[in-house]
Amino acid sequence: MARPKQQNKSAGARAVADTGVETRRERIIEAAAEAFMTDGFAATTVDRVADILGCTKGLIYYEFKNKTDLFLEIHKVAMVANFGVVEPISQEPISPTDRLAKMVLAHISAITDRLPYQRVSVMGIEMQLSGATTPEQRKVLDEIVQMHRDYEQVFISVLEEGMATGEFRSGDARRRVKPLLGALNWMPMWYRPKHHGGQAGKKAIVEEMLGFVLHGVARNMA
Amino acid sequence: MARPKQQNKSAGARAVADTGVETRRERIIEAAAEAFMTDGFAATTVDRVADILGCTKGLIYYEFKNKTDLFLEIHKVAMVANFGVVEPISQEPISPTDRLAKMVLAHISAITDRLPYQRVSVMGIEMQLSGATTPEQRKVLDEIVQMHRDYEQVFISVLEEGMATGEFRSGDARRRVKPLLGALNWMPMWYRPKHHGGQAGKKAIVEEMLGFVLHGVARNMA
DNA sequence: GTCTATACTAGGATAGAC
DNA sequence: GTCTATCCTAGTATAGAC
Repeated sequence: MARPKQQNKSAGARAVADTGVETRRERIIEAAAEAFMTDGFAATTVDRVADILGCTKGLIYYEFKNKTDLFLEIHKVAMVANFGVVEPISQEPISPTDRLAKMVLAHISAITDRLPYQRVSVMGIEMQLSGATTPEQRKVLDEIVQMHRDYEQVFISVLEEGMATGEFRSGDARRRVKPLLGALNWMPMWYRPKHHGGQAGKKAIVEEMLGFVLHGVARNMA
Repeated sequence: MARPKQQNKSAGARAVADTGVETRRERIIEAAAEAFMTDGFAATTVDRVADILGCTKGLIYYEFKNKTDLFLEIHKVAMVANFGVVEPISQEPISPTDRLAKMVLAHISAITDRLPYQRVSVMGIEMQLSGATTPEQRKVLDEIVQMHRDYEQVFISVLEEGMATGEFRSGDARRRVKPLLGALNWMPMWYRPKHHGGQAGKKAIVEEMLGFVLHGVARNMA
């Protein structure tokens, strides 16, 4: 159980798994994501997070001021990870259709790679915190909400461009992005790697999902 | 802190049953849906539900054995309502495309008509109850899960039929139904009547959503 | 730096008044 | 049938041992 104790002072909200080296802080976040995923914010006890991690809650309170801060951190990590992989793709000099396809695949990968985080992220923040936030936390919350907006905007831009080039059928991109992201974001609610045939099953699922959204935005057929 | 104890008999026109007459039990359910919608299961206090209703929690415990039973009841009401409007449509002797379109519109109406219920329904049950259920409650829970499966099956059947007639592009209906229902079920997460331009805005939204899912299942274009 | 022990409080549930 | 008063558990957070 004893591990080297490298501090990650910046803490920011970097993707946890990217470096193979996990700080203690990151391991706490990971355990918490696991717990929040199954029980939601209010029903998750700090004791339970400590259990998953194999320590006592004293340690968690040593690293995080309180449960809310821990919860917010997870949301941040999830959004930063998604944005980090999808946004660069949105800049690539390829057709809107190809770009959207790559973005969708990246988004799906982000979901399946880090299911606990994504499930927590999808559950909704405000709903769970129910106003019991300090001004400080409120600020972080607003930041996260803004990240969600930015993320949506990336997709809206591609939709608009595709409508302009005529690849996508015309319409209201701000409205159309909702069912599009809905189709994708719903995935953490039902996808269970074990129950969906592992790697092979996943491939078939991704194919159906991609096909659905690409047709969903495509031009009218005859 | 004294809690106001006036009766609130109007409670909005969203009656639980279609009778227009609300029993006390129904009014409790409605108030609870409102509360659970914003705060989730664990963070909602029975006191809060009582506040919304304008009574004390004694009354709620007089009608319901506990908070969990009340929560389960809401899920049941939501699913029964959806199934009740959508399933009959799935039997109509019209083309799969037309049928799916009608079902989608009915589903969207069910969502917007009873937003609180639907949001609660969408939040996920197991997640929120986190295993703290009696055998009795477990039975009700299983019933609700089964209703969800049945509901999904209704859509799968139409998809399969449409694939058979060649109206929809071929594929795996059990997989394709996921992004389809995702596009729809995501709606309670973002739709706020006030922020989306009332009746006119709603019409435009419904149009985009319907277009998206119908194209999503449609045949390949050239 | 991590754990143990504990204070403090919110809130589910109930008994009994009216 | 509805409310008031209260019990009691669960769980956040902290102080202090090691």
